[in-house]
Amino acid sequence: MAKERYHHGDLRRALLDAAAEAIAESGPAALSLRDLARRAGVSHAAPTHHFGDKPGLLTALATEGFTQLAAALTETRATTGSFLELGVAYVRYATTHRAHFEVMWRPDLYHADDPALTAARERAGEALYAGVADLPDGQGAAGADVREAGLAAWSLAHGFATLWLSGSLPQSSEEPPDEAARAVLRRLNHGG
Amino acid sequence: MAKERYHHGDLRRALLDAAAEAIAESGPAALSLRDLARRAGVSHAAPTHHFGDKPGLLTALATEGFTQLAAALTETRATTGSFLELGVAYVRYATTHRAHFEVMWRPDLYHADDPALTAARERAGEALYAGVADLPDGQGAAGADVREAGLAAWSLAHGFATLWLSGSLPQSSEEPPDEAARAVLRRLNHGG
DNA sequence: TCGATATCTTGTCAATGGAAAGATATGGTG
DNA sequence: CACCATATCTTTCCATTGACAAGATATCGA
Repeated sequence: MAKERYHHGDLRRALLDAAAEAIAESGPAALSLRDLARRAGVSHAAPTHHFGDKPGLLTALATEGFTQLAAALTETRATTGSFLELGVAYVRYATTHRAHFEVMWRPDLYHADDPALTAARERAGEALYAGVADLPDGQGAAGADVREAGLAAWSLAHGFATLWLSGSLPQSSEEPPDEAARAVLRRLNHGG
Repeated sequence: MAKERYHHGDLRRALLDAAAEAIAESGPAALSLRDLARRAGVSHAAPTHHFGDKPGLLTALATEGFTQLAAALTETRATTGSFLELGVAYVRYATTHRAHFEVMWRPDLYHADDPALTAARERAGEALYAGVADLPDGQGAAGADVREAGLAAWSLAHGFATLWLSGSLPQSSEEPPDEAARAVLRRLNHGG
């Protein structure tokens, strides 16, 4: 745990944290393994042992992100039971964990076929569609329609989140993003 | 125009085309200026003269993208007059020009303060919101509500497009993306 | 014709990702 | 406790890249 030791203690965690910080600052494109190693106070080759290569590190980060997102959605569904709040929670996760979120949807940056990653991604997808299926009939959520309703809600929340993260929304600085997202999400049919 | 000449003829265009091709293949992160130079048959330093640096090239590509998107939206609004089709056109542009579209929303990759770029981006934004303002009153498009309605439509189209591009939609291969987008966009209030 | 300029090349450098080989610490087994 | 297999980390090295500087060649205007 202490510094200046040959063994770092938890270098893997330190590198993931440093990566999230660096990506939040300058985006995934500017990420440098050697810079992460410097931040953690280890040699430039140390990250290789834990993640294999750069895509390997981003695979771990994306996996962590999908896991966290699944947990946030499941938690929201359990506490609020609201379809609308599920979308709000999606946007809230994206904006409060922007590094994880940005990497998650860039499969060209990581090993998209990694088993742990695909499993986490599926759990997140299930958490999302479980909330859609909660909708009572008559709100368009019956049978095969669930897929389309879920896709619409997912697209809306995802689009708002990515536009906000890219700085494309003029009102970005004025209002908390999840508040603004709530107003937008309300415009979806069978929301509530 | 012919090959093997000292002057390429239109190297700037050739580099932009090669960049779009390379990005469509492997994503913006894997883009290499030297690879573009090789594809165009020029020396590794030739691109510098036309674009200054790597962000400069991506600035030009993003500017081209915003200009093309503005044209596509304006054209759609003029011919169809449909709010729904405006969203469909947005998705169609994104999926048929994925390299341009992907770069456009990654301001960390280019010079976001470039005058030509900001002008093109504003034109695209105006084309988008002009279509929203076409909506007759009683469909929620009156006054200040236009902003929110436009934001919802934009988010929905943008989210669908980015999810499709990232390969996150299982039905990606089955159906043309703009067709699938139409069904999703219909779920927005005051659409049509 | 001739100089100014645009375009492109060659040469060079620091930084990066990755591989190879070695050093050091940790943990299990007797 | 002794000992070794293994995990963790370091050092060294190489090819590639983006960027810069200086020079070569082509185009254009006076």
